[in-house]
Amino acid sequence: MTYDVGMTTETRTPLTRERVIQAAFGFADQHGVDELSMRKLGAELGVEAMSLYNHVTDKGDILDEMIDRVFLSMPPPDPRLDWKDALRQAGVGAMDAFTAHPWVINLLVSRASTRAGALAYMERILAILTHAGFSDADTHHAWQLLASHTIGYAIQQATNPGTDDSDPTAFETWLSRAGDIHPNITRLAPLIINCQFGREYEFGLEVIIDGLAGRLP
Amino acid sequence: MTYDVGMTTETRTPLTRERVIQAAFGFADQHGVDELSMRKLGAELGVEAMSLYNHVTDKGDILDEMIDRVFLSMPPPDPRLDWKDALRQAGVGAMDAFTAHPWVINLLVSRASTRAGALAYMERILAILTHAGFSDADTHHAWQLLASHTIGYAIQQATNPGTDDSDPTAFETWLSRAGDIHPNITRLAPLIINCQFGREYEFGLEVIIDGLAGRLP
DNA sequence: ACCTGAACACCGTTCAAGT
DNA sequence: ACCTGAACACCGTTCAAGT
Repeated sequence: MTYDVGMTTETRTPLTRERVIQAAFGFADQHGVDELSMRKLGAELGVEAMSLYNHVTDKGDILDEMIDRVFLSMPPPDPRLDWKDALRQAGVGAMDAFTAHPWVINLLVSRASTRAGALAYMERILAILTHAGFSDADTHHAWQLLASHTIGYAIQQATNPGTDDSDPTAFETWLSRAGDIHPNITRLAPLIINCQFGREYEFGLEVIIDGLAGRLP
Repeated sequence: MTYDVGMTTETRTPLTRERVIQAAFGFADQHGVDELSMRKLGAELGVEAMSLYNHVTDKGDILDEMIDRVFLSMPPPDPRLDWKDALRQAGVGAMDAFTAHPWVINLLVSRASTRAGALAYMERILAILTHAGFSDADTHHAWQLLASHTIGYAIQQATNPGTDDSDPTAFETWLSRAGDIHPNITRLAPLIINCQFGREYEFGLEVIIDGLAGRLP
């Protein structure tokens, strides 16, 4: 413990766009996006809500920037990999980012992202497919299929009745409702609840990659 | 035109749960869920917002009921079909319902549905797969895969830059941002914009069904 | 240039009061 | 039993005022 470490001028660290976005990102990681408000975000930064508007045009601006940073956090696949492994790496990287920041799913549904990160991710996948030899039409089909699969799993994971730790009885009430009339749900309930979405995602990815390979000239 | 047709007592039709839910459903179809508020819904029904609470426990109660009615609107597949055609029919039926009521996607992301309709849909798919001869584990894998695919496409469709008719310049601004750095996006832009999601969904469904067929004992 | 207080037009929900 | 008005604790955002 030295004298100056804790006593720097951090109480008047100037407010910047960067600090606003990072605070919002951290807040969402901790409490979810639904809880994020301009007033709370201001409080987090020791400032009134209205000050934020000096560094950010909108709440929407903040949200769009948050989405983009999740995409930017996805590592680009190793260029030496063949197309199948490149798709696996890119896909798993995307799922990992969605799992680490589940609130981004909420945002993606209501606001299409056209910022740098989302576009770079899309370009990356299109390049892999085109380079593998797919036609333009099949490259587009494959992109849509891979994107749907990835975002679909992220949603399934986020809404699984076993995932909600805030309500540990959620599963029981779910099963009691379901089981009375639905024998297949009852029988498969253990699998549904203990679903390892990471593995499920990879299972589906293999099915898709196999199906795509069959369309290669 | 008869005397009484327009002059019935509809101005004091009693408020019921059914009328509240139906008004909410219609409002969302017209303006989207984000616009739906208890106050506006009350106004729609010629009543104060607080009256709604006599027939409905919550806004969440209304939203959950709305989700469920979308699931209930999906026709059960013809039991005489083989498992592949049954999955096709169930899948397309789900996509059609999501396309007709795009707001339901927003709701599904934030609230898992455990009401009758959603459970019945799930049971239906599990029954098809089990009856086809899949193991319990593969039945579960296949359900997750099909559900992810369907909901993923619904989101892709809802957020496609060409889909937003409220802003016809959305596509141009999207392309101008994207095209500067991303050659593959630029080249494929026409395909992306004019994407026929119905056909894309079916393309992916075939890939998945083929992949699943290979795992049948 | 940046921050603030007060204000505007909204939310969902509670509760005592009316009929 | 059902509906209402006023109120509470919130929103995002604008704008004139402060420094």
